[in-house]
Amino acid sequence: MLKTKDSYHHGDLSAALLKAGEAVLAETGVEGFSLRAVAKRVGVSHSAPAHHFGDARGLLDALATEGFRRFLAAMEARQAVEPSKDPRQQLLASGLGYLDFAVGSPALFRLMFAAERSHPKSEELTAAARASFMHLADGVARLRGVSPYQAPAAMTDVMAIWSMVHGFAELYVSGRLGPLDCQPLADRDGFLVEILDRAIG
Amino acid sequence: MLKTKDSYHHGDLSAALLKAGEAVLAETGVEGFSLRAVAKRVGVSHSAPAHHFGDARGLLDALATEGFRRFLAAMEARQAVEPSKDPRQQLLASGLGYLDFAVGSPALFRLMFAAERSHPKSEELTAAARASFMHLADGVARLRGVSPYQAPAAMTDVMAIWSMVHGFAELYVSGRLGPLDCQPLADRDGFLVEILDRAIG
DNA sequence: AATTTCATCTTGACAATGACAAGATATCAC
DNA sequence: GTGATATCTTGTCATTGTCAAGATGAAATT
Repeated sequence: MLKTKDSYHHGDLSAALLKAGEAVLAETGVEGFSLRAVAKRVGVSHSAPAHHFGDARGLLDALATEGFRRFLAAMEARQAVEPSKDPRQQLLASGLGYLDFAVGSPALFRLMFAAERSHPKSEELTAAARASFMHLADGVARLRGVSPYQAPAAMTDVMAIWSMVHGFAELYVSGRLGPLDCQPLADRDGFLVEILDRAIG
Repeated sequence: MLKTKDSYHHGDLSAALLKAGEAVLAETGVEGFSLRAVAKRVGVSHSAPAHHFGDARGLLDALATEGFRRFLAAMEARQAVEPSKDPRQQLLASGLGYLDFAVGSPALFRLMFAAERSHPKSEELTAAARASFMHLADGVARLRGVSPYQAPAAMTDVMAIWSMVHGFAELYVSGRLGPLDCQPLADRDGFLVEILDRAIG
């Protein structure tokens, strides 16, 4: 197995397409994304991707799905290196991981949150996205001592925190905060902690 | 002038294309947006739009530009009907206008903030976007009594508020808050005021 | 071991799209 | 009234997504 070249059967085309797809996405953005460009990059015929991902939406959904998994991993990674195990510090750390991912994979980040929750969405995508959000809800649950699903006040916390970190990530990634060349942003992480503190209340 | 039909020269094609373009955008989203579909809707040839907006990016930029103007108008409209002239209430009102626009024109809202601030951006687009942000900065200036451009603490306020309202609008519009079917969201405006209050600090 | 079966990948085709060039038509300047 | 210009159309080409049919190689069956 795992023939990577010169073989009629690629051996691991699915993974290769995902990797190439992410590269194309990062380089051209979702608007310049092309199935044929991905296929060409892997060195495979133009319609090979269809057998693995169906149509273009299928490959993008798969990318978004993997994105959500790495998204969750990024939050957990930040929490792992956070020395304090205090729920509040851990929650802030996961926010920093949120931002890490957005900054590290801006195009993928946009794709994930633009992936229309429309009709025939992938089941895996839904699950992966849900898992990411659950992680945030869990963090608030540990902080407040109640499940957000049973305490509206805690759910308000969840949404406030989520809105804050997501909004900042979106604006930061889209470069709209740049022209302000503002002083508080010199320390990006410190600034996020500052405003997340407000959101937590 | 203003011949709307049966004339070789449309008379007001530019405006008609913008109107149709917004309709197509709202119906199909930016990924399904097509210059030819816009032209067909107006009843002109497939390459008529090029003479007014250059390429597809030009029409989308024009739509985003007009979007930012209406965006600003939506914020001002909410402030106008806000009985209190207290700076804090006015700032909250502009946040509600922000959300009004996002909910009323979700596809346009996404387009505006996805419009890559990349290389050859339209001058008008930059100006319109900038005017929207300035309005927010002005609101904070009135509240704090200092220009955010001179007081880092006030700039932090601007970014915190902006991140909060933008994040909430994005998540709300993309429908990701829906599955939570959470209680606090029953009163959408009230909820936004609640979390914006936290952002202001 | 030979044959069948099946997943995998390729080739070829078609319609839709963005972009461009060249031409047609109406409005405007003089 | 005549030419100049802005506006719009037609025709064309390369690219793209999608589908259908065929080619290839691996695995399963006998």
